[in-house]
Amino acid sequence: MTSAEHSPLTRKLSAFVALSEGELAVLEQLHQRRRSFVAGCDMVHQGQSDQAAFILSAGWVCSYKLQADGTRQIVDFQVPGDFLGLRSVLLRTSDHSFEPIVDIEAAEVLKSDLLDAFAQTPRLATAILWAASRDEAMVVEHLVGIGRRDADARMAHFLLELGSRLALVGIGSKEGFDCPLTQYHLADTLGLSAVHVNRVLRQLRESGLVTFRDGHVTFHDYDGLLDLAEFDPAYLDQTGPLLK
Amino acid sequence: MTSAEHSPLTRKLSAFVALSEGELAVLEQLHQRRRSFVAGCDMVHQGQSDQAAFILSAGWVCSYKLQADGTRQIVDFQVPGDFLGLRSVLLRTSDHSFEPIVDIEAAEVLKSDLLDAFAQTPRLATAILWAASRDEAMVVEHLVGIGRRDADARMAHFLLELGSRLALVGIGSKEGFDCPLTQYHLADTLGLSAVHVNRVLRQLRESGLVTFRDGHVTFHDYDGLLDLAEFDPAYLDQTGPLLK
DNA sequence: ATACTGTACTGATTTAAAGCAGTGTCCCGA
DNA sequence: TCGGGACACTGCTTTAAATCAGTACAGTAT
Repeated sequence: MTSAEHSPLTRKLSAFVALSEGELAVLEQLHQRRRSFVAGCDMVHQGQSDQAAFILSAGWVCSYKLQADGTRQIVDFQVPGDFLGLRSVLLRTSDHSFEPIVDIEAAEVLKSDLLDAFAQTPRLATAILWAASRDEAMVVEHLVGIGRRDADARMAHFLLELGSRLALVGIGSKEGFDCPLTQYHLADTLGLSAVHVNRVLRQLRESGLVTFRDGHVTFHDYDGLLDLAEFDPAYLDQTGPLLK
Repeated sequence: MTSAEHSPLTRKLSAFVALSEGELAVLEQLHQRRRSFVAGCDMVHQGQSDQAAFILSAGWVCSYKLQADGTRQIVDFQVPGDFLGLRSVLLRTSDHSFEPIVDIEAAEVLKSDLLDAFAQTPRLATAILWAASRDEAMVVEHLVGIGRRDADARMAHFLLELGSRLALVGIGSKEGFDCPLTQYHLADTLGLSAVHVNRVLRQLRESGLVTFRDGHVTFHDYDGLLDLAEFDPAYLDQTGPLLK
């Protein structure tokens, strides 16, 4: 079985721990309950409780919070290989909503499946918790970005981060990646207005750094972009000490 | 033993689960290794690894990230009863720094102590993970605030949240609370300049909502503030479904 | 007594981003 | 083939917050 035949999650985890045959088998087991969801229709709604978790195998999802005044803040994106709603299964009611950005394929993971898998293979549990911890680090980084970076740097950082995440599951590279997001998604993510997003994108394009167009992101000057965003390419793919 | 004699952490957890004598004993065990730290001197530094966790018993700590350009973003505060560095003990190197705001008292918790305690009393483990999950929800809320609220609402929300957290451990109320933070701390937290923080505080004071002065926060019009901040007092103290 | 440092505070000016009011262009469905 | 509707894009105006350049006032060290 080559790496390309594995699920994106397997591929991602394998980048950090060498998983045994047994562990791989348990991981494949978790992908039993296949589900599809259509774009734009919330999978989980703010305040809902007792939700299952999902492993996303194809498509993109965003998790967001809605405010009383109607504005929304996108907190995070899930791309293939990411867990979705892991926290709400382990601990409490969901405190945000999940919306598929395109039609998606996911595997439903029940609480019991997950706990069984964890009990059988502690190393797998560690790897999954490691991935969850990485996701949290991204939320924190996102917070720092919104609080302390200007619009250009925020956009650059976001596109670079997305590129790194996608590269990890084999659907992106330093050249660019396919991206189904609209400029409105970017606005809700970065805390900008859609109009300003458009201007920022134009500016990045005109300075020859990156192009966001027709559902595709193209990096023209990767190093220049790293520089503008003060993006540390290491922060996403460092191996946790417990996995060594 | 009355509630007042317990540690702030015990007090906080007791607000959500009724803990048995045995569980309380295990919890007190965790407070063995007492440590003190002086204000202003980092306890844990960005990038450091294999850190112990701490339970804060007196004083305030902030966790922050430093940027290359010297600006910093405070991600979260820890007040008495809060865990500090829980993630870094369970999973990986610390991705941010911890600075005591005043001289503090804390109990050091080694990884092994924590795992033993978890193994002995699963309900306690759940309660602690519940608290951790609540902290994460606050980081997300913080993200939403910075992205989508204006300076006044951000400040109001922050002060209300802090008030709720402190009320939970008995050192704050709807009247107000003692607060050792400077206006620079507020600036670094809310993603504003110190100058603007000052103006926002003046504005809130002049509209008769809240006063921040001489190390004390006084709520003059709690409901008015709730309204301005669109603060939902429920979001911090809802009991997780697993604890029912 | 004097200077120094940290914190709080202020007015004037500039700048980044929002808001407003549109246009252009696909694509899809009647 | 003729609308709609989504999305991308633009110029102009306004506003929120940053920045600059200070003052005021404690507490403490010299």
